[in-house]
Amino acid sequence: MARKATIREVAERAGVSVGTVSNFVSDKKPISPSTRERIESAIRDLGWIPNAAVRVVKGGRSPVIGFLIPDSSNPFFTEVANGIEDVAIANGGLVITCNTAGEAQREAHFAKSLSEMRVAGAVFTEMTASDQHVEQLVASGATVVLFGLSEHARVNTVSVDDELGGFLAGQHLVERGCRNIALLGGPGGEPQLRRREAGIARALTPAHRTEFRRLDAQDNSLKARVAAATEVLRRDPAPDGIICGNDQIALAVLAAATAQGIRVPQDLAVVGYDDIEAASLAAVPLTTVRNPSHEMGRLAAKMIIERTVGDRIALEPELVVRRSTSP
Amino acid sequence: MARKATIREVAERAGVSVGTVSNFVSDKKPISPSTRERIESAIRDLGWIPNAAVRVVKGGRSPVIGFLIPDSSNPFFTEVANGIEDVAIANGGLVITCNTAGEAQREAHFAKSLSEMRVAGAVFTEMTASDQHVEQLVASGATVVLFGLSEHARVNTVSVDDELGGFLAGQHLVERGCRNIALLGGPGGEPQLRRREAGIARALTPAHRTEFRRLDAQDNSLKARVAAATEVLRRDPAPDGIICGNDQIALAVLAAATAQGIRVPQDLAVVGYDDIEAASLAAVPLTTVRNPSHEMGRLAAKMIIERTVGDRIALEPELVVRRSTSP
DNA sequence: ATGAAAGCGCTAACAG
DNA sequence: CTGTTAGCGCTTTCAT
Repeated sequence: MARKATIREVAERAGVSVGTVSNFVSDKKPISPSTRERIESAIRDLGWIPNAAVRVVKGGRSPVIGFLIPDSSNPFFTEVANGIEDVAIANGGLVITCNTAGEAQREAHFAKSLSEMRVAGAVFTEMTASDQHVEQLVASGATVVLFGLSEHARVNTVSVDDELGGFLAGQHLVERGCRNIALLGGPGGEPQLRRREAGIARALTPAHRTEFRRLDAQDNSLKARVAAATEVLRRDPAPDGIICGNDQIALAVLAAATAQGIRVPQDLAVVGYDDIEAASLAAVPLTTVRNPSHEMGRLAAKMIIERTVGDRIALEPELVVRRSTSP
Repeated sequence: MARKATIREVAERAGVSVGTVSNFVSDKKPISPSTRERIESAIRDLGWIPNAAVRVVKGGRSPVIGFLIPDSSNPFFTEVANGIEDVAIANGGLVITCNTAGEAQREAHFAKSLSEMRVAGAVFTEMTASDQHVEQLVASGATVVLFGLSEHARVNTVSVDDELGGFLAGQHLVERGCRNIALLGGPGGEPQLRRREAGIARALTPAHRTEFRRLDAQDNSLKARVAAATEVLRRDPAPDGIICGNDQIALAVLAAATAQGIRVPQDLAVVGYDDIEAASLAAVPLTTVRNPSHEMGRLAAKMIIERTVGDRIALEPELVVRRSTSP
């Protein structure tokens, strides 16, 4: 493969002008059958692959959607990414999933690269959306969607009612008779955790004399989660119900409880969050608050394809009861 | 934000030529301090974001690595992607992870889009590497890496010895006294499964009079895996050892065994493959054959950054023994 | 150290 | 239906 073929070489070989070849590939103007054939074989002979960057230089957008997430090991984000990808592909596009891993430096790199690429759009999670970076993408001309809430007039949002999610989980545990409930969170996502905390608080009627406390894992590693779970289980008085920031944390609680000889659900009720596939496969299948992951991705991608501006979509979570809370 | 600023506007506002601004951003030629300051503030005032597509139109490559995988729900690929991303980011790049989901049409879309984008490189897995698409990326000028084996002179390969992996798993089960071993695979990845099968066969010395049979799940869903696991467990004679194509299949076997009242490891030994994080967290922690996921990703990305051609790297898997095979 | 100008590959507007 | 041509925004010589 010497040098790469260009549209001009294709045109010469087919004996037509570059404009005609361009019309052929874009399929916008009618082409006579004989011309069509000659162009087709010229392209085949030369192995011409159009250069998509030209469209972008000429003011178009790259058919790419950037998706910034805080933790690539969480399957919930993979499910959301699948939703984005399905819509992107249906519209000829691609998705760049960017794992910030909670590092500001990485987030900055992604924001810079995506904006310079002139991506069609970018999807941020609350944990990965610093004002500066969101603004940078907006300024580059990208359609921006935020999972969560925002005041920014040009940013679209897709949110799931976290207060309600917390309430559903809390109510469920109170009904099960739990009197000492803990919330086990993780790094980042503070606004989200606070909304859930408020929902839990609303469920804990004083009439039940229910205790409530919160603890956070240090980072998103399995080790940190197990450590935090172990700590919360050793509290005095011991919690009889734990609501987790996500299902992976809940899985770590299950492991820590087993290690300490605490039985789930007899001694301890555990509620996860998100409803990833592993939740139903766990040693003790997990009760969890389901977020509509795939749908969230689809909706965000749709907004980008349609170049929506400043729209707000609100969704509702759903409590899925499994064995981890049902004696 | 009216129209987006261009380098020309920046140059005018700074009172210099576009060439000087270009030299400033590329940092290749010396710029006098006063000029530098004026350019800096002009860029800030105008909010100029360079258009990365220009570099690509002028013959450069897009600083992007495409990664084609067959199943985004498998954390093994996420770990590999993390390895690719770490190296890509360190070199100013990004990764586009493309989930073919086993569909040829999606693979074709990704190959077309990535080649037209003029990505710096593409990483294929054996399951997602049709000759035609690999060739398309090579023809576009991308550096291609294949996880597996290839004859293609321009393609680099990173392989992990599957025959050895199969042998290690088989040997372990034979030593544990298993006499009726099953291999539970999945769709795609046939060459890989066959190499492992050969390794297992080598471990099954006739002296032990060991039976061996294979079955595949229909697709990558949890449901299909549990169905296949259930079927293999109902065979007569019942298997006393199962080696799985990946850890997620092994997790499904654990679930199916529990449902049928089969105890692991007392009645049945289970070996997974890859060593994803969930393997150690499982109800019964999984013995598994570890593949160096992160390292594989790193090496592939390194080849792309260095524009390596036709290199072959071979790695070795490692048996990790946990409770699913240790009574 | 800075400027001027020729393209990169293709699209789109206009002519014919 | 097809040809001609002026750019898109920036990089890159080649001068100065």
